[in-house]
Amino acid sequence: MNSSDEKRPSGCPIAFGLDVFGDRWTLLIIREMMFGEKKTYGEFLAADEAISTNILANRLKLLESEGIVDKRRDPQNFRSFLYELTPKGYDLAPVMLAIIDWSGKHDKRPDRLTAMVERVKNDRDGLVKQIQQRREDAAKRSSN
Amino acid sequence: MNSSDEKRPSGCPIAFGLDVFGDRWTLLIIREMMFGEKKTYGEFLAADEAISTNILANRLKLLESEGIVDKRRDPQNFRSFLYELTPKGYDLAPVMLAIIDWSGKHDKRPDRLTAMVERVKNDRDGLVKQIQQRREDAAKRSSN
DNA sequence: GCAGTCAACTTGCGTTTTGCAAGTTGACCT
DNA sequence: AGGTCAACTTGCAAAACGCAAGTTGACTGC
Repeated sequence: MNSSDEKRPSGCPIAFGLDVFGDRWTLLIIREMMFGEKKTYGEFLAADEAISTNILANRLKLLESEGIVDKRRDPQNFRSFLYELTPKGYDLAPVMLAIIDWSGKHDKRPDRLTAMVERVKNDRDGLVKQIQQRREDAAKRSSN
Repeated sequence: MNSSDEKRPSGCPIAFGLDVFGDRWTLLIIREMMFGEKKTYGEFLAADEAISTNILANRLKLLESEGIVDKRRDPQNFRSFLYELTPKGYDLAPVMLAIIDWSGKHDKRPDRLTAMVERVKNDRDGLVKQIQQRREDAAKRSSN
């Protein structure tokens, strides 16, 4: 799938976004890359929520075809691949932060002050700057 | 489903949010209420993207059980119901705006400057204030 | 240079979710 | 009382998902 194979040709920007990342897993994979600094297929598989391997492969392929994720060989370990966000992928940071804010406010289960919520509360600017920096690094990478 | 029937007990705020609205339709229904001022089942059905009736009924039920949507009889037309966002629902506005921003930036198809993208670009503050006002109205409604 | 391991997938298959169409229920209207 | 309208509900075929097992290509050690 890419943007020209539209599932919903409505022209609405919400629908456009949902066509790309409106499912249960895509944003969790992006989370691993954006906040968790995870980069390999195996690391994504090992993440907390236990995505199944065929779904992971499918989503990574879609994200790559959308230009949200970049895949390359790991120079240090040539049998492994590195998946990294492109600038377009890092541009999803505000969406991620908004979701974290909403969940931090409305998750009423006990003991749910997670590290991520805390970090956004205590040092949002630092986090945003860090992501901004990585976005620039990604931009340089792709211009080489 | 509600928050205590967790699909993914990871404690991650992204996963928490996705458990609530991480599918193809939920945020589109919320969009109708937040920006389109649509309130009835029939109006949601008639929206651009043509959600099917069983999915719509299911999602409205879930949103109600999550406390994101409030359902009541239409005082003017007693055979109809009004679905309206609760304050918790209006708190999703930053998520919606972030998605609109991202799509406005990255939807490369021609002729895709939609009304919503334009409005957010040209009068974001006015839009935010309007939603804030409606959120307060909703808060008053529920305290009665 | 062959045997084993590791990382990244792919395939098969049963279960769940979705999507379309048609049917039901409860107001309201005449 | 007969018809319409709004809001669902039900049935069933198609698609997506989730688990487990198998395959492929790169490195590693003997």
